[in-house]
Amino acid sequence: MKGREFKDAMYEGLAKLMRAIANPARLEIIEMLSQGEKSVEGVVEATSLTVANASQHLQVLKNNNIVKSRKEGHYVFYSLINNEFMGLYQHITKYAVSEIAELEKTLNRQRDDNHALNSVSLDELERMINDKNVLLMDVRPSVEYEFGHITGAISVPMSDLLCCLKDFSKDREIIAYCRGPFCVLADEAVKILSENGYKVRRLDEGYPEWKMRHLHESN
Amino acid sequence: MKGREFKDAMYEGLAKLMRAIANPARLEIIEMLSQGEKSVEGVVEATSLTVANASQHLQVLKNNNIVKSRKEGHYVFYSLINNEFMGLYQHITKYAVSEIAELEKTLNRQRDDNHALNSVSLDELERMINDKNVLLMDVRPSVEYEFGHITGAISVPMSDLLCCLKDFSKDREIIAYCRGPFCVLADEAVKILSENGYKVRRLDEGYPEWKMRHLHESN
DNA sequence: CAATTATTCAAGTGATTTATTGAATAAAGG
DNA sequence: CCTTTATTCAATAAATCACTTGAATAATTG
Repeated sequence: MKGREFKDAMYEGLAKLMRAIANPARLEIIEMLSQGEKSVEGVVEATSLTVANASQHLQVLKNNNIVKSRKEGHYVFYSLINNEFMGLYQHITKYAVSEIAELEKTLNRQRDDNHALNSVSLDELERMINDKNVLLMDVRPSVEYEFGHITGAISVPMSDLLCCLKDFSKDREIIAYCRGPFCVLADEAVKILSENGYKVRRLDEGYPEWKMRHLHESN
Repeated sequence: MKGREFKDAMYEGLAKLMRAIANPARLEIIEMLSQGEKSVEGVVEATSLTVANASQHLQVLKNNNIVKSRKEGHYVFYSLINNEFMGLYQHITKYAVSEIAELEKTLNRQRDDNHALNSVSLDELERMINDKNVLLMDVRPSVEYEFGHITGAISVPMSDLLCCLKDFSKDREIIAYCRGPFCVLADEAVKILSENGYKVRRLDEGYPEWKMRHLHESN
């Protein structure tokens, strides 16, 4: 193989992988699957995609070795192929949020609207983890909590939040977290809780970021 | 801004960045610019692009905050906007080479053809760096060497290699490096040198990877 | 075994991306 | 000031991508 042919093959292969990621619907699917496996139906519920369209996107991801699938009864469950990819995806989002001014601005406006601008970083969380005056709250759907959650967190899905309000003390600071920086669940939780007089902040990132960091630390 | 709108804005912004990278010509340009700034003409010489086409690709990269430009006389010099992006690009290439089977295969076949399969990693290089029996050889064009090179390397551009052969000792092991894992210069150097009876291996990666690692270590 | 359900397939259309071509700028030199 | 040179702009055609629609599979249930 000549030098030019080799280069063309390598850059085309790399571009193919990038093309698989270069689509908003697929990025959202990737984020969904970072929380754990989901059926096509599960993906559809959480997005604004039609079934056929979601299936097509999932197949693109599968053909590019980003997700894998497993069949069970009627359902086909999709999940991210490995943690290496999750690390890459998180690097991409982190870069985008900190270096692309427009994205940073959109993110901050969203958090501002929900009184969630004063967020907590993972570093800070690690330092607070043994503080008994802090309550760590996972506001994702309970299936996702059950699939994996930050050590010490309690599960309070958004659907239960309003009716459970009285269970929490107003003296204890609440840290809410969800799927990651692009997920709005924690923002909504912060809005509701702070409007009801609770001391609350959101975690900058989400469960997948915590998980990746934990993987690295235990090596 | 509603939750759905916010998500759409974030994922669309992320996808836009990914689209800018999801093209073989632009990936090659990014790799070129990792070696230092280049004019449009400079980019054209190193690729198979026409001038107008290269200019268009450079503008896509510029509009996505990946490269910046500076004007000097007739020329417009382009360079990567910061080291953050270089880190991301290297994460992408590293992931692709180790997780995408087809790319790994193409890379290994290329190295096999050039007797360069037995390559040296950056880790190994660090350990050998003080060994007087090892000669570290930068085979990129001399402009790129002058812009920055691995400490202790000598510059032997491919154009000079054949006529300089007699200057090197056959007892001393040679480590050749170039722009990175996708660059064929070091492979070609290994082929020539080993056919002439030298002990030679190539570095797995290239100058940009060494530079990124060095940045991190000095922090 | 027929009906139901989750998913995939296939075809078609509109939108986006890419490379090419030739003309237009803009800076430098004679 | 005219010519040369490097780069950019604008218009086009070909290729690819994304979403929709409706039908086809394949596993499960009554």
